[in-house]
Amino acid sequence: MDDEPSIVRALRINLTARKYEVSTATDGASGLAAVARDRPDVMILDLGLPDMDGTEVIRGVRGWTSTPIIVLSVWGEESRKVAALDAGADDYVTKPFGMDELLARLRAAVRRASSAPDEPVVSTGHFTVDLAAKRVTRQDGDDVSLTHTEWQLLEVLVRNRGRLVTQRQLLQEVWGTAYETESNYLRVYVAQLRRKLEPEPSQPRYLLTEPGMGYRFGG
Amino acid sequence: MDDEPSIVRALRINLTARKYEVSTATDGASGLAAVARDRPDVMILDLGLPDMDGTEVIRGVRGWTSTPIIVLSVWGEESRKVAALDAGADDYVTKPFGMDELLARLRAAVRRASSAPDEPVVSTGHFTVDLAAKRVTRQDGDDVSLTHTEWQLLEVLVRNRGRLVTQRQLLQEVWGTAYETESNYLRVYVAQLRRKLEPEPSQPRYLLTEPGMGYRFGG
DNA sequence: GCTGGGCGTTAAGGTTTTATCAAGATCGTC
DNA sequence: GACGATCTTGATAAAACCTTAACGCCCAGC
Repeated sequence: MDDEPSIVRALRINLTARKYEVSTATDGASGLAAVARDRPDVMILDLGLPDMDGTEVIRGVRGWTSTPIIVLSVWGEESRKVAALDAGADDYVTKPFGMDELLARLRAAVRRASSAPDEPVVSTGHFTVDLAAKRVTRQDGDDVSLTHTEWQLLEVLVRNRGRLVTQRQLLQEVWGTAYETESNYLRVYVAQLRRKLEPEPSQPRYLLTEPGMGYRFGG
Repeated sequence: MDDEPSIVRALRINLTARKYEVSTATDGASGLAAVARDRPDVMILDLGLPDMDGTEVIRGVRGWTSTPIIVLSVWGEESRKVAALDAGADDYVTKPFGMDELLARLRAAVRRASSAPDEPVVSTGHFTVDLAAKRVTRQDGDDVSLTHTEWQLLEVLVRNRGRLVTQRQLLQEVWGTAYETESNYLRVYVAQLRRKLEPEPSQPRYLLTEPGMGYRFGG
């Protein structure tokens, strides 16, 4: 999906030559329709669309599928790239780009998506999180009871184990788009999770803060 | 592409002897046409063209491809070199130059362009940068914790690995357009990164200074 | 040998971000 | 409608960070 005909054409030619099936669109609305209709393995999205903001498109797609999304942006659009990644994009390529680079990222995206049988149980030295059963057990045997909100927050962090998750991303996933800036919620709930899970809540071992960026589940 | 016949001839002879396919031009317009026609792996561009400014040529090429561009300039044309790099050139060589140096930079440019940046993980001998997880691990196993600003700066440099990134570009990406001239910030933050990443911060191996130009992530 | 510019280094001030606590509002259930 | 649990909100203290300025170094040019 791209609003520049020349790029769309070049991509179509290159990808078709490599035996990809390609369908294209030149604005957000028809792009969303095409994704719903064709169920592609990957989506390539230019952030400069004529009719709507790129992040809106991403959210539209993420509402019902985890199809990998690769974003195209021009040099210097750092904040828009970050917004796109926050909204759920998987990777980005800066224009102008070499076809080789795009193809490499495309392959990587497909590979990641097809080999993602996420592990339903995650263990640390002090507790075990069972994502399927929605259950947390401390290593001494006690079950930890979490509220709905606490669980949702923990689940997002655990599913991204080792990865930094931005505040915006967490707020969006747990509280919804409207709460993107309410970082107070995060502090309160991260503190509650720490009190329930960490051996020493004041010196977190698993629920780590990355100041200015977000949180990370490590261990 | 060069307006001095003797240099063009010397380059052609040397490069052809080393099994490169060479096509030449002596002004900007025909140079652009040649790039479009021949799709070279690398472009060598002299900044002193008769018909148009070198940066115009760079922008013309960058509009549709990321083919590496190596700039030739005479000594003392600092500002023009910077402008060329800002416009999207990959590297520069100052005239008069040794053929060995040019060949080395040429090989480096080709290698960079063809090595697909498949994985969002970049490793050096001393540390590993995981761009997706926003995580830096030292080879001895310790995680390095970076602040938001430090991380952004490192990310830009790593994504342009081996390539010279101008001060202006860095400032623009990390601090925004309004800070284009605050090169003080760069010194402070590059120093901090070196202290955290380099085995010997006072003799950088990876975060390299290009005096008057910018910085380069090598290794 | 002096001077000036660019770079590296350091430390302190002020600001922003985070942790913690507690009280009020809301929700679901009985 | 009452109760308990949960969620929201606000206040305050603590920590981390960004910015700024000063100083020393090195190199090039005079």
